[in-house]
Amino acid sequence: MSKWRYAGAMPGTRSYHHGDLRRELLRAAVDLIDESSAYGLTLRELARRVGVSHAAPAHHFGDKVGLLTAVAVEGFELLRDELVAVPDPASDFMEVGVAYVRFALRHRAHFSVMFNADLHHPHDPDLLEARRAAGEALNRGAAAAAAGEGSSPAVNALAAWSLVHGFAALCLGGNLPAEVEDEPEAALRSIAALLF
Amino acid sequence: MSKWRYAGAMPGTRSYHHGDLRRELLRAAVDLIDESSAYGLTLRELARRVGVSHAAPAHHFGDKVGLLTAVAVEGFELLRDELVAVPDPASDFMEVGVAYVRFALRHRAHFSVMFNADLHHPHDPDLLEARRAAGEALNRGAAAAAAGEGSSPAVNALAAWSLVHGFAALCLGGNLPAEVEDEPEAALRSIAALLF
DNA sequence: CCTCCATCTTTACGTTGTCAAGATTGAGGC
DNA sequence: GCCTCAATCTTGACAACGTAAAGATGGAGG
Repeated sequence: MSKWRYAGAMPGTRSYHHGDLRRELLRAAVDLIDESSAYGLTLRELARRVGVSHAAPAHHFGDKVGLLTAVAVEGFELLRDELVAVPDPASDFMEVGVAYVRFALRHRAHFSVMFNADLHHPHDPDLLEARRAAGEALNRGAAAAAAGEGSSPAVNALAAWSLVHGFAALCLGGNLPAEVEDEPEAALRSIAALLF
Repeated sequence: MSKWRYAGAMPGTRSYHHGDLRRELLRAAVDLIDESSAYGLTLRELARRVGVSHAAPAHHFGDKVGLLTAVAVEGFELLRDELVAVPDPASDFMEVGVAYVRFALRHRAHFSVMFNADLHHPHDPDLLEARRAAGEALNRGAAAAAAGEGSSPAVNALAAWSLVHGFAALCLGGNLPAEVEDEPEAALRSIAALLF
């Protein structure tokens, strides 16, 4: 039996080797971003939370930006999972848009890092691949469903993405009136109905 | 004749009192954000650029966040100016959306700070007023012009704002294909035509 | 059992934001 | 014309941060 604990296993038992530090750092980083923001995130505070030395995070992520890049990658993977879970995207693309906004509102820490280019290494291969896969899941059916049959699929998809992304960003930024922010999903369905 | 120089006046002559430091700090701050990002902005580097002591900015803006708040206020005022310059918004709302996106692309430093709630004091009265005025200019005609006459003006305006804001945000984030980012205005007109 | 190396710690350094105290000077009252 | 005042800017100091280098630890494979 190994002495070093996995996440949550053998509480109280701590050894030199943590066992699953990378995953736990990512989890704690998301918590910290939720509590303040990506700007307020601090590698030393993060290390304090997890109970390791202040230089431990740098070993796993190289950099503060590297940590945020990993958060963004995780976010794109989560987004992709939620988008592909939508039953019948081609004939009911509205639900894909709803899933997109729901993801943004439920994972605001991830979302804010994912779409802030200044917060991660822009050419990181993992990031590029995760973003590509999420974009593929989003476009799965987006091209087919849109207002005008006369417009090209690419234009339809871009319009749909812009609409749901803009709504999510404005909502997260606190720029929308209270009645919209109270029931964002209903408001989204109203405006999406104008497009689809 | 006063010895202390206004911005650009009497080059080489520097006295204790700068004369127009606040404005010059704002200008240099926007330059710095353009060169790197709001994250990369540093009060000390800003002071170095302008040629004052490292604590001078804090005297005018109180805080680093206060400086960014002032940048956001200036941005909302600029945005409002560009929106009200659109000739006939009620009958040609598409041009208001184009002006919105054009502002975002031409003033990306301002834009990124304006819509990042973590970057400024959210309850600053100047910020609230400037944002309200800009929103008023945006809604001027947005309610009237939209796809379905059966939908409410508020829904129309929200849809239009979401579309143009989402497009601008995605474009600035580098999330769109190259052909779109090369000619953003043409792409915007294509997707906006689906809504208006 | 012994060595290797990934993992984590320790130490150190330069930079930053912020505060408090001091210096400078234009402006207004006498 | 002088003198005080308050706004403006500087200086000095301090804790916290990111990052790099070097050292300690211990599981894994031979």
